[in-house]
Amino acid sequence: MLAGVSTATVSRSINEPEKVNAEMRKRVLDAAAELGWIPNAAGRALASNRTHIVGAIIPTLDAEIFARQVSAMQSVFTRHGYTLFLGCSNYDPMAGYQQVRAMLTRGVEALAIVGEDHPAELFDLLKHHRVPYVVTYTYRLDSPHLCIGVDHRKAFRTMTRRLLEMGHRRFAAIFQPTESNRRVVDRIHGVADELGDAGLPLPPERLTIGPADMDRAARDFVELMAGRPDERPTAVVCGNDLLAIGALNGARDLGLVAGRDFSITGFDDLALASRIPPGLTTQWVDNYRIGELAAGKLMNMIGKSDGPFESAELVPELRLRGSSGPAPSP
Amino acid sequence: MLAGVSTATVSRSINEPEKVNAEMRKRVLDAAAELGWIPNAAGRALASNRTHIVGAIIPTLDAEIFARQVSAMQSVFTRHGYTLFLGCSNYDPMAGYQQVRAMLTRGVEALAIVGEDHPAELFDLLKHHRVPYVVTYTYRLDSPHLCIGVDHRKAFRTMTRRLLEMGHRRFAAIFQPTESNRRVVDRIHGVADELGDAGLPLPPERLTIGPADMDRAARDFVELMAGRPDERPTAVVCGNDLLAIGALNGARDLGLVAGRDFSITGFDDLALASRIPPGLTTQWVDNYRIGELAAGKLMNMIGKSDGPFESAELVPELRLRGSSGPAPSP
DNA sequence: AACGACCAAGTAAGCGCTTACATTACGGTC
DNA sequence: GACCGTAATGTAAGCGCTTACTTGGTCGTT
Repeated sequence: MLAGVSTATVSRSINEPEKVNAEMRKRVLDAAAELGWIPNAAGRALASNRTHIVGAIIPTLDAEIFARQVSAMQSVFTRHGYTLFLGCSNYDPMAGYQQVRAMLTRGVEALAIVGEDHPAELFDLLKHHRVPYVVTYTYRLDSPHLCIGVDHRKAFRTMTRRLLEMGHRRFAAIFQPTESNRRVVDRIHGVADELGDAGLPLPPERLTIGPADMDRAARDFVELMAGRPDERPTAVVCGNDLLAIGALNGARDLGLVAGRDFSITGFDDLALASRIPPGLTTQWVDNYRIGELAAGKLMNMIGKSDGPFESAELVPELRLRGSSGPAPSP
Repeated sequence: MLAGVSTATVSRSINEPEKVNAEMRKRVLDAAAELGWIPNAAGRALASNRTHIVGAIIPTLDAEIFARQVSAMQSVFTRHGYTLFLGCSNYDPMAGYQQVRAMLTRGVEALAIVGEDHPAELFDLLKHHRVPYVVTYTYRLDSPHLCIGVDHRKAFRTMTRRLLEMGHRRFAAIFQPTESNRRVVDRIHGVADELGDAGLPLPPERLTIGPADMDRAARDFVELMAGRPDERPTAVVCGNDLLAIGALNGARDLGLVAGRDFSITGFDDLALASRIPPGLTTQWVDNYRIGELAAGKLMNMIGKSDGPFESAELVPELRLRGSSGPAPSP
C-alpha cells in the first residue's frame, strides 16, 4: 500500500479506529483518498459475514403510502450504516418470492415486507436462512408474523360506525381488487361486520370491486346512485381516497353534493383529500412512523436472535371533513 | 456437496448450463433445492468481478415522476438479471455524493442519476472508477453528460408561447425552489426568454418562488391576483402541477374561474390534472420511457467502454385543458 | 536491570465463489 | 490399435477483505 502499511491496518483504520494510532489512521485515510480507493463490499461481506444490507419489499412505488414507508426506513438504515435494497412485487406473489430470493443471495441481514399475503415459501425461506423480518402496514392480533401496522378491519368498522351514528342506513361500497391483498378483504369485512351488527345487510349489488382507478370509481358511483332517491344509498364507503375522489367526480356529474345528498369516505388521507371540495372524510395512517418503527425493530433484531419482539399497532386517525354528514331526511 | 460434485460443476450448472450435462445439472439443482442453498453474491462478485448491480439516484420517492422512472428501470434491469440499488438524495448534493460512494463500494456496474446538479466530485468519482452513467429527466444540448430527458427550458418556452398566442400579455409565475435543481432554473428561463422575445417583462414581483406545496401556491396566487382586474396577470405559469392545483384552490377562494378569468398551466400531468375541474393545461413527460431508455442504455454501456452513446431528448406532450383559454377582454 | 503488561502493527488463513488449466472418458479416423 | 479431438468434470488459485494470532516495541514495577 502507498502508506506502507499492511492490509490489516487499513481494515482496522476503517472499522475499529480506536484500535489504531491517530497518526497512522490519518496516513491510511490520506493514501486512500489519493488513490481514490474505495473499499470493496463484496470482500468485506465475504470475510466478515456481514453485508450491512437490509431489504424491503413493497407492492409498488406508485403509492405515496409505501413510498413514505421506504423513505422513513431509508433514513433510519442510513443512520445505522445500513443500505436499503428495494424490491417491488407489483402485487404478484411470485414476484415477491423471487425478490426475496434475490435478496437472500445479496445477503440481506433483515427484511421488511408489506402485508402478509405472500406465499408460505417466502416466509419459510426467511426462517430457514434466519433472516429477521417484519410485516408492515398490516396489524392483526392473530398473525403469525411480527407486524407493524394497522388493523384494517377495525379501521373500517370504526368508519362505518361513525356513518351509522350519523343516521345512515343504506350503504354502498366501492373497493379495489382483493387478490393478494388481505388488507382490502379486511376492510370489506370491517364494513360488513359493523353493518351486520346493526342488523343491516351490504347486498352484493351495493359492493363494487374493480381497478383502483378514479374513472372506474366514478362510473361505479353513478351506477350505484341510479334509482329513486329514497332507495339509493346515502353512505358510500370507499376502499381508499383515490376511489373516493373518483366517486366524487361521478357525483359532480350527477349534480349530487357530498355531505348533503350523500356521505362518502376514503382511506389514506392523501394530500388531495383535504383540498378537494368539500374535503374528504378519511383516515390517516402515519406511514412514516410505520417505516421508522419497522426499521428500528429490524436494527434491534439483527444479531439478537432472542427477542421477545412485539408487534405494534398503529391506529389510524379519523379525519372528518365535509364529504360526510347526517343522512339526508327521506 | 450432497450431489457429490465439485464446486466448479455447481458454478457451471448455474452460470453456463450449456456446458454441463443435463442430468448432472438436474442433480445439482435438486441438491441445492433440498439443502435450501442459495448462492452467495459476495463470493460471486469477488471471484468474477461482476456484481450485477446497478444504481439509481433520485431526489425523492415522494414524486410520482421519479417513482415511475424507477419502476421502469427496475423492470428492465430485472429482465437483464440485474438488481437495482436505489438512493435518494432529498435534493441534498452531499447526500447524493455519499450515495454514489456507497454504491461504488457495493460495486455498481452502472448508474442512473436524476439531473446534472451534483458536485463535480460525484461525476469525477464515477469516471475514475469507470462506471458508466446516464443523467435522466434532464436534456441539454451542451451538457457534458449522457442525458435522457427533457429540455425544460424549451418546454416552458413552448408553453409560454401558447399563452402568448392566446392573447395573454400580463404574466405571472409560481415556482418551486431552485437550489440544486437546474431544471427549475431552466423552466423559469424558458418563461422569461419567451416573454423577452415578445417584448414583455416578467417583473420580479410577478415571480414567486417557494416550497412546492399547494397551500403556499394558493397564498401566492391570491397575492399575485390582488390589484385591479385590468392590471393583474391573466396568465399564471406554474413550475409544476402541484403548484398549479394549489393556485386553483386559491382562485376558488377568490371566486375566479380558470380558463375564463385567467389562464393557468402546470407541468407533469399528474393523475389529478385532468380530473380537477376545469382540467389543468399542462405538459406530460413519459417518465416510464425515460426509465426504460436509461436502463437500456446502461445495459448496453456495461462492458463496452467504447461507444458512441448518444443522449436522447424526449419532448413533453402539451395537454391543453380547460384551465387555459383566450385572454379575458379588458 | 530484568520482567511482564500492554498497545500497535504485521502475518496469514480463509470467507464462497469463478475460471484457467488439468484430467479423464469416449468415439472417430487412418 | 495407436492417435487425436472433443466433451464433461475435477483441481486449485485467487478475488479483497476480516480477524485470530504473533511479533515487537514501550513502560512501569520491583
